[in-house]
Amino acid sequence: MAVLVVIFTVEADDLRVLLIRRSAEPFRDYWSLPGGLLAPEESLDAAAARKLQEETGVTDVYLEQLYTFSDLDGRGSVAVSYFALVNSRRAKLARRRAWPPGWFSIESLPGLAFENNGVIDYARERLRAKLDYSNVAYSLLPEYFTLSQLQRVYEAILGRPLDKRNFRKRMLSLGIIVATGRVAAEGAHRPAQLYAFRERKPIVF
Amino acid sequence: MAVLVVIFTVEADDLRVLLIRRSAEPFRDYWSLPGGLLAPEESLDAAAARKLQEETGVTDVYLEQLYTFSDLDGRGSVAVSYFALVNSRRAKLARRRAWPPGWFSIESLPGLAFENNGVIDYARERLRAKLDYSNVAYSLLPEYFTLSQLQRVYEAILGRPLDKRNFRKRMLSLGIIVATGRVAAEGAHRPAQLYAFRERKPIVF
DNA sequence: GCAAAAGTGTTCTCTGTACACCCATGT
DNA sequence: ACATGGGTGTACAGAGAACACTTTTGC
Repeated sequence: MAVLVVIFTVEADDLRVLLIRRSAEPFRDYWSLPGGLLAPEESLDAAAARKLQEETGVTDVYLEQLYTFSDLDGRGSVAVSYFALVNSRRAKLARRRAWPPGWFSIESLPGLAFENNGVIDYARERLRAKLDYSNVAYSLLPEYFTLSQLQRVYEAILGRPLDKRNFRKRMLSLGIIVATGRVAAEGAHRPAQLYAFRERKPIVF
Repeated sequence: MAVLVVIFTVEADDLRVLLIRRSAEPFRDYWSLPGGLLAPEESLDAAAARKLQEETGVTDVYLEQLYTFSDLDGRGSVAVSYFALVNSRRAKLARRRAWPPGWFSIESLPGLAFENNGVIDYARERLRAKLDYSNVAYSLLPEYFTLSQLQRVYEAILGRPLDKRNFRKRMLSLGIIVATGRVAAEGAHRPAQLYAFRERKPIVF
C-alpha cells in the first residue's frame, strides 16, 4: 500500500512538479514522483502529508487525494495518489542526496518511471478545474501579494493568458481575496496594492 | 485491500442504493455497502466490476472510482470506493441468501456499518455533479425512453423538480439524446416520442 | 367531454468575454 | 521624458431560469 504525491509549485511564471531519482529497480535512475509505503497504523492522508514534508519541509498546504491506481508498476501494487500545492520559496528540497530532487517544468517533463506522466497529467487537469471554483491558489502565494502575481499564477496553471480586468473583477466579486491597504513599491513603475486571501484554507464556491 | 461499491438505481421516481446485511463482526447484522477483497492479480476496476456483477448480475454499466478511505473500520484497512448506476429492471438481486440484499431509498437510509452513510453521501454528491456535464444517466434507462422518463430520473437524483421546457431544450441542444421517430402509446393520454442516447458509454462535455 | 400527460417559445437576468487608455513611479 | 507595470469601465453574447397554454389520446 503506497502513496504518491504530485507536488506542484509556480516559479518564474511556470508550473513545475517535484521529481526525484529512483535508486532502486525497476526504473532505477529514472525520474519519478515521490512516494512510499504507509507506516503501520498510518492513515493515507497522514502518509501523503509526511511524504510531502520529507521532500519539501513544508506542512499545512493544500493537499488532496487524486486517484488510486492498481497497475502502475504492472504487478499487483496499489498506489493512492495525492496532489499538493506549495510555495517554492518556502520549500527546502533535500540537497545532500546523491541525486537531489528538482522542480521540472510541466511543459518539458522527461520520461518518468511507471505511468507517472499520466498521473501528472491527471493531477494538472484536476488542478485546472479546481482553480475555477476554489481558492486553492492560496497555497502557492505568500501572505501578501499583488493582483498581477496572482494572475501570473493562474496563467501558469491554466496555460493561457487571462484578461487583466476580467480577472480582477472576478477575484474580487467572488470575495476570495481582500485588499490590505498596503502597497508594494518595486521597480520603476507604479506601486501595486497588496491583497491577501480571505481564508487560507480550502474554500469551494 | 478492499473495494466498496455504491450501486445506485432509480425506481418509482426515487433514487435508491443497494445494501446488504453483514454476516460477520464487527457490525454483524447491520446493513452495509457491498464490498470485498481484491483477488490476487486483480485490478481495482476489475474487482469493483466483479462485486457489482456478483450483487446485481449486471455488467457493462457506468462505474467510476470515487475515493479511497483508510479509516473506515477504525483500524488500518484501506478501502477503495466506487459508484455504479444500474437499471433496476435489469438487475437481479440474490434472493436465496439468509438476508437478501435490497434497494433502499436514499432519503431514508438505516444506520449503516462503518462510515458507510458518509460514503453514500459523497457518492451522491459526485453523481449530482456528474449529471450536469455528462451522459451518465444512460446507465439508468432502457434503450428507448421518453423525455418525461428521463426528466424523472434527473429529478430523483437531484432531489428537486426541473422545468420541462428548459430540460428538453438542454438535453437536445447538448446532443446527448436523439429522437427515434417511434412513439410509445401508454395510458389515457397523448403518446410520447421515444428517444435514445446518442452514445451508450460515458461522455463528458 | 374530460382527465392525463405530451409538447412547445419568449423574456429576463446573469455571467463571461472582448477590448484600450490613463496613472504612478524610478531612472 | 520615457519606460514599466498598475489600475480602471462598458458593451455584447450566450446560458440558465421563469413562466402557461394547446395537443393528443383513452375512457
